[in-house]
Amino acid sequence: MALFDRDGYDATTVDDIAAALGIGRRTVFRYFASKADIVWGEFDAELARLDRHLRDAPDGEPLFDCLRRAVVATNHFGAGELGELRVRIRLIESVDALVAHSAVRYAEWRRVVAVFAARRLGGEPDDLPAETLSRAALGAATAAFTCWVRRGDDNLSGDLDQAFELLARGFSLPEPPHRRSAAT
Amino acid sequence: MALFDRDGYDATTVDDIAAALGIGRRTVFRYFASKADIVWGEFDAELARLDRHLRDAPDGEPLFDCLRRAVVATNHFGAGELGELRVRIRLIESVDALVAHSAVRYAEWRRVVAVFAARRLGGEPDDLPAETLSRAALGAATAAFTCWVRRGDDNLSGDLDQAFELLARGFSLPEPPHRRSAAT
DNA sequence: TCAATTTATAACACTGGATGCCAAAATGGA
DNA sequence: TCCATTTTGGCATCCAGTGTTATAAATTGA
Repeated sequence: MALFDRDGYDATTVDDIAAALGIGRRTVFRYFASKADIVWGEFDAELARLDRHLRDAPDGEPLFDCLRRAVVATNHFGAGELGELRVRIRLIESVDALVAHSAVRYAEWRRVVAVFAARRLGGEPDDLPAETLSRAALGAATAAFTCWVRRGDDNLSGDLDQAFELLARGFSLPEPPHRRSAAT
Repeated sequence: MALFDRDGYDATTVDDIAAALGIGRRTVFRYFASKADIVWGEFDAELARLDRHLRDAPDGEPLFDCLRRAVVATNHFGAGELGELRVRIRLIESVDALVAHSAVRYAEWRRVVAVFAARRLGGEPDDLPAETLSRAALGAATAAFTCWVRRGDDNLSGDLDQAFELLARGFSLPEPPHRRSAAT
């Protein structure tokens, strides 16, 4: 990650990485399925946490509230880790090779959400409602991450809140009299 | 495309394609920026059409109605072309390399929608609302395509209708007696 | 009609990610 | 200490993608 940050993702070859680690190039590919996976790190664990949060969600809680809470919870890092996360997301969104790879990882994310959505909406995870919801939810989450990184503040949770709120409301405009003035 | 369909995308090398066309391998890359772009075909033209439809949308029409109409219109193919489209989409969704590449093309699609969304929602295309909407809309569109291909019928427009309707309603359940009063 | 210029083609070489194969090195008992 | 298992990494190979360059084709101008 230090090399990527310093020299850029494309300019850093796997040979460079292997050399910096003092290991063989072939060994790098034993620990990471691809160069892109180095940036994605422990995404599998994050997915598992998301899955657990969604399973544990109480049935009464509104659909998007569950999702928002689960996504916020699985992305709740300490102040020290936020900087690291920012670097990773900036890379993932700006480097073409990583943007491309992200589609494969996001498909796994969607699957987890689709299974949850099917339980709530009825039908199968492969049906249109669950499929649409999982993709829209991914859109909301990534939009929040994107805007958070772009602005550079530290209110990731707030952005996630807003994004899921927009989705839940069907993007209806400002919304008239309404007690919760937080999101607008 | 015939080679991809017959032998599979990965098993078909660019050399194979060049040989089948009776041209040089280097020449293939003059006409297509990448192997994946061969499958995507005239996506640029499709994007331009989407953009045109969204620009022409009347201001009074509800947000998601514009989007639904524009997406349906830009993907309205004749009966003969639908088979071809099905093959293309199935490839794009099943081959990892194409799934990955799709993220780059979809980013262009989102940009067009984000510009439109910013006009309607206020703010800039880079702001959270437009960003979220464009990503959610992409989710709805791709969900419809996915389910359409999966089921194998010929009601693509119907699926697109449903997906955008779900989005507009915030995925609220079946919906009680309700004429269509803008938003929930 | 014939040169002159431009553009299209394609051969060649090279980079860099990814994978299969296999031998050497490290590890861990017994 | 010896054997078995795992880890490591060197080597060769494949393939996508790119720069360079010579040649062929098309276009333009006189």
